[in-house]
Amino acid sequence: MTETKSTRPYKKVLDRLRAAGLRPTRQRLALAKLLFEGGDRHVTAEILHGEAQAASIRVSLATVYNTLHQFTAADLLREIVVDSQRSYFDTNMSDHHHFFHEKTNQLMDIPGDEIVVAQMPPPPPGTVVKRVDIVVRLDE
Amino acid sequence: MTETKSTRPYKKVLDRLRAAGLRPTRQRLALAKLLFEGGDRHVTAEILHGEAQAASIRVSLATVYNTLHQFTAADLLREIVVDSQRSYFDTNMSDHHHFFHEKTNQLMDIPGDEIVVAQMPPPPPGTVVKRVDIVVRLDE
DNA sequence: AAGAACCTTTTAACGATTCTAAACTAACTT
DNA sequence: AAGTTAGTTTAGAATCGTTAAAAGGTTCTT
Repeated sequence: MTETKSTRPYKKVLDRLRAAGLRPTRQRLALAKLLFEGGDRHVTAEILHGEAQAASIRVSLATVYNTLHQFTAADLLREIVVDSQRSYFDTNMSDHHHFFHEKTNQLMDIPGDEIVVAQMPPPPPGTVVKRVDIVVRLDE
Repeated sequence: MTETKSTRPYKKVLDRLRAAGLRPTRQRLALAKLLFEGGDRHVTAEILHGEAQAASIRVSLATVYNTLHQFTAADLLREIVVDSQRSYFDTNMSDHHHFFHEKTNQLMDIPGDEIVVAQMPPPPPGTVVKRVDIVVRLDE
């Protein structure tokens, strides 16, 4: 049962990459493991790179950036815009929103069912709503 | 009536600066004029700097940045986070939200009364909601 | 008009991100 | 298994938006 985890530690993550059409390279596997086996996470490229180093995974920062973007394009991650100076990536792909504590740079998920948008204007002609992002900015 | 505009073109803007406790310098007056006399606007530092140049106002980019931040601190402007690589400033200080067209980098206001958030979770203990930002991302 | 406080400018620096070109590697072919 | 090829990674340089420091200029108060 947990056999899958111990005897084939990369199986799950490998399947995800294959399913996304991404070649399962050493570094993609390692980063995917860090990202997807720790529950819902919010990371910046710097943070993930730091974690990789800490885990003795040799990966360049450029590859971390590439990988985050490829994963995002493959719908394995979602980019969150809360800070105009830094990009955060979220492993939680379900419908949800965010609390953002500006002093501490902490991001927290708000489950989709805890925010209800009752009314919304139609998108301008010729456009389509891609996503609605709600950021509740916290203070104190 | 429109006399105010033609005979004392800086009167309105001057009063706003004074009210905010900002010295009405040449460049602040000029930038304020560009910002506040064109209806609701969304600008980046680059854009505003470009407009100033086009209007033959000699202002350095650093001053544009300083001014945008000072105006924001003085509640004459509001910073909007829609792009993790660029800061936008909004002259519309009323309660409202935004459409953001990612291909064209176009920002459009959504009046506050056109979006209704019916339900929202309480902020985590020890924090207070500073603002709720809703960005409707458009495509196509 | 003088002094003090404040503002603007230039230039250098910064952090985050992307680019480049070369080295590498996974996957396919034989 | 070796060779080929296309895709990937790398280090380092380059770029972008933004901020900082230092020097000089402006505005306000008197």
